Amino acid sequence: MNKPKQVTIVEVAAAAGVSIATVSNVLNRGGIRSSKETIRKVELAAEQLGYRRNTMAAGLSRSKTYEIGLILPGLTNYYGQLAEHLQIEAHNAGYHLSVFSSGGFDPDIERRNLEVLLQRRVDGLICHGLAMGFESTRSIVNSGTPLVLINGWNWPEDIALGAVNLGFAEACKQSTKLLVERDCRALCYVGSKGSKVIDEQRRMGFNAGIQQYASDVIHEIVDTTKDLDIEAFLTSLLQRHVAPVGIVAFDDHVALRILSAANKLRIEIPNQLQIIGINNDYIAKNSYPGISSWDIPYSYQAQTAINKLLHKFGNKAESGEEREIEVPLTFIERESTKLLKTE
Amino acid sequence: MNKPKQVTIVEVAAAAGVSIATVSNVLNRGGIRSSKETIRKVELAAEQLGYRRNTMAAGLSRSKTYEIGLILPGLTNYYGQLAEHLQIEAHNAGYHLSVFSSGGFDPDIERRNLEVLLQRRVDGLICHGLAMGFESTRSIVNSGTPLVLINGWNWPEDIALGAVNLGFAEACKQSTKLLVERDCRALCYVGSKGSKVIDEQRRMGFNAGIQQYASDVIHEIVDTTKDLDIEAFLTSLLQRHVAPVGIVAFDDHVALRILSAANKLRIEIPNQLQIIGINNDYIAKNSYPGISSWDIPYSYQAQTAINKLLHKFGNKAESGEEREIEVPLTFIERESTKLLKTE
DNA sequence: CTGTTAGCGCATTCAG
DNA sequence: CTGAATGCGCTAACAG
Repeated sequence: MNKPKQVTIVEVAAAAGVSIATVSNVLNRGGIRSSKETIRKVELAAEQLGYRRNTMAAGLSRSKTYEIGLILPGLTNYYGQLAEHLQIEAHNAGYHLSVFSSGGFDPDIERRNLEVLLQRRVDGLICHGLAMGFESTRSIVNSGTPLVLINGWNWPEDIALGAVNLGFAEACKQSTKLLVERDCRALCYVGSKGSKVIDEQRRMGFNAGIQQYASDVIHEIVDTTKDLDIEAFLTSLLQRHVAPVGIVAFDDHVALRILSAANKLRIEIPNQLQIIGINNDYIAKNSYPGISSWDIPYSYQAQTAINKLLHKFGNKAESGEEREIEVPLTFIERESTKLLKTE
Repeated sequence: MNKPKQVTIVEVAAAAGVSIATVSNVLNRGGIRSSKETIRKVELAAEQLGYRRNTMAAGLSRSKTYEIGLILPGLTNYYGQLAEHLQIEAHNAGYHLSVFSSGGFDPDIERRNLEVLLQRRVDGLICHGLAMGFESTRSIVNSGTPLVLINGWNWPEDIALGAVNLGFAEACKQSTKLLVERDCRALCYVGSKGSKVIDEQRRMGFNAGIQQYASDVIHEIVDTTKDLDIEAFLTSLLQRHVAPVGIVAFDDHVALRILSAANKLRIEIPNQLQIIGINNDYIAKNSYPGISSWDIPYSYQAQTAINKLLHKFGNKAESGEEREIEVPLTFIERESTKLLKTE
């Protein structure tokens, strides 16, 4: 009763009164054309018998799977969205995408996922920098499987050339500029070191912004990873500096926590405190007040990644294409920052 | 340079000076034991040559893939979390999970995903009720592939027996009870019809709760799908009823929107308005005030689903096990409802 | 156009 | 305990 011995092309061939080669031909529209009559017969037989092509056999035979593997650090929020868009783009390109999560940064799970995908002989791999250790990546590259890194900043060239990265640094840099323009007298970056490179990028951008646009403004950096007491922090922040104080939050989640604490403390937003988040989550739009945030061009990033992979499939010469690509974010202003009158 | 002709057991066999059968034996610890010496030789050779078993060939040969396919309506929030937990449980059971999203309720994408998975000859399928049409489901069942439905309430028995469902109805029912106990004089369910069956379950539970615990309390039902003006709604709600009014929100996202509107309108929570969400998201915990919500036992639900699938693999007789299983949620109380003094 | 044939890489009898 | 042989389902030349 289990697995009713799936029907194969042999049976379809028999039913249609043709050879298996013919069945194979008509069923995947290969270069070879068949007579209308034959096509009809085969398709009919296949339909009636409920034929379903066995991917393993096909893949084995032509050593090409039309499968792309995706390894992400998780599947929530940004990652989940990205996965959805990548799936769509992969599909448009005639491939399908198998999504795997490394459940945080667990190196064991990471290796296992990778092994599974490689043993499957996927045509290509898309991995999020955060989900991969250097060793794993080297092993992919050595295996000869084309790889596109997402958000893998500054990876050693010998193990991975180029990546599709979000412009977090630039966004944070611009955030400082925006906050200063909105009269902030002190600036603070509230990060999340647990997110490693991601946090690093934001921090870098923040510092760069300070240097370029606010060298005379007081600034500081704190981290939420070790259960920062946000209320105490905000209180102190406002005591120590002249309002309004501007905060660049690690993401909209962190921004929400800050916002909530501020609401609780009756801190006025944006008069006393201004906040900019990143991701432009559901949260940013639906909190009160709304949180100004940087929107991520999921679709564009996904497209870019898939295209880059496709490009590698064609194994063209290693042109300049192999460099890192930066995908810019878009600022969406809401009530958590003081809207400029001009414009 | 692409695909450096992956090494096969033939080469490993040659390098180790044994036959391919022996290599196969030692490499997957089959029932047959080999001499220590042979094992050593083979493992060494495999290691040095960088051998990686070809899943397709293995699967083809034994018609068993150790792969489970997962089809979800999306990958954000609840779905993403669920996927992660399912992946872990699948792994613990010796399988791996390939995750696919149907991108909402698009029947085309749904069929395609299904087809891909079936053609892959996955050993089993886990599908979210929302992601599947009846026809697709029937086609799975007919294919003989074991299927476990998640959150598939009241499916026709002939196409899918049993499912692992979250107890949304009961949670909503209890919500009404809780709100009444906390002195609410009027109750309202703010739903989201766009989520179809999910919303239906909640609505049912709400109505059941009203009937059983609050038959004398004024109540109403509204829907956010068609861009409900939440501020206007809240204003009207509080004008029409005696405070405090209790709201059962579709989920924490909807709850956040209501909360934000309330904050904006300076409505006092929980004195004038009480809110209960569902999902116990990040939002619920980090908003101000915190939102009372129902926590989802992801891990338990995932375990249950995988176990049920495993059970089907053993194709035991269709025991009573085939009935629907309900997974209960847990209430987490926060400031959006009035904490009872007792307890 | 259509049929024949030879693998793809591996697991699995069944003899030695 | 090990090896030679057979087949999984399909594709890809190559003949007819």
